Amino acid sequence: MPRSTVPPESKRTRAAHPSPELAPASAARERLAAWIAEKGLKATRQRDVIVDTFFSQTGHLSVDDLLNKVQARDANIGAATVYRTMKILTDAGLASARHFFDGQTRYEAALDRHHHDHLICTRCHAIVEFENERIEALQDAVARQHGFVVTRHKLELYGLCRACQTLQNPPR
Amino acid sequence: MPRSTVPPESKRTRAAHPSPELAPASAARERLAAWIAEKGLKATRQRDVIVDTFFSQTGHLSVDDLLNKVQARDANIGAATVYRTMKILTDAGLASARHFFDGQTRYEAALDRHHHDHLICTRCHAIVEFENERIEALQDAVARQHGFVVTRHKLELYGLCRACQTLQNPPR
DNA sequence: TTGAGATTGAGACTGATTCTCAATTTCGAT
DNA sequence: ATCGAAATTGAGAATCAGTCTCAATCTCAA
Repeated sequence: MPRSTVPPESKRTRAAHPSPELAPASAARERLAAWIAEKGLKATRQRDVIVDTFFSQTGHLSVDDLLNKVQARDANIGAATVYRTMKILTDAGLASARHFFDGQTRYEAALDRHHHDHLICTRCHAIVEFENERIEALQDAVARQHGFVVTRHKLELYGLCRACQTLQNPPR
Repeated sequence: MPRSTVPPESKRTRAAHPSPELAPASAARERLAAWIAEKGLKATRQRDVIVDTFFSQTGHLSVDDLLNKVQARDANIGAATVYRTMKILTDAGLASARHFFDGQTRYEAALDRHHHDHLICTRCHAIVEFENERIEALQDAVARQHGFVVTRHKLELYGLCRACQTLQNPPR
């Protein structure tokens, strides 16, 4: 069952030939340190654990998933701290929040990534990312026609991925 | 402050020259009656009030707004009934649920309406609808490239509407 | 008119997230 | 290294939209 555009092992592969997509977790940690200094925040052990855990994952991670992984490393870290830390990462531009099929916020690493949109399988919940500048251009044109200046957008395509098209179980 | 593509008075205007956009509320009531019969549901006074209230509005109505207007007509109708009724309208294809900037579900009348997407002003929350078949076609093409069969999509453009571009108050 | 079954309103409940607050930790100034 | 103001923490309470439960009520075909 496909779970993400980026297969797990690619994280290791990336070190070999520099990827334009995903900066290494260490870069994220540096950027966070700069942000923390700039904003008068403080570096804490908990934040380190959460940030390391987050950047060692790929794909779109729910807070709950992240919390589980974080607590596997340090059982004393609470949910509130994970929520708070992900908000800081988002403000710092290192993560971005997404809302797909369910009510949960999912985060993806955002450092040095292009804007992209998502294809979501309604059956297995695989999430595939894509970029299409012609769509973007048309969006801008439409907005201009209506006098809008667009600052962000959300484009999500829901359907069945290749694997799920042949299966008959009802989509969730 | 613009609130919707469809200005309030247009509802009356539509009767003169038949609009392809919005069927009259009476047609919706008939369709609902058919749906209720088909599904073995029952017609109730509460549902009539809610459906009449809903279809006498235009634009994108939150459950809370709708509840207020419903209770102005009958203070005894509870929130749960409004939630339940809007779900029925949605199942019957007479309303469709949308999720924009905040966590609230908003409903719009769906009877005989084309699919369309939305431009949303982040400052005044005006919602403008648009259709663009070239964007739709490109979406399908992208999905096909990734082996997906798309069943629905969500495209929302967020930014500042013409009126709000000249104002300096911070966007909400 | 009757009764099975649908519907209702109120309030309890849920799940995600935020808030509160006392205890703890950080870090620049000493 | 120590101090202390200010930030952070975890736990649990609070919030918020929405759903569920259940006893009382209503609908409608027979």
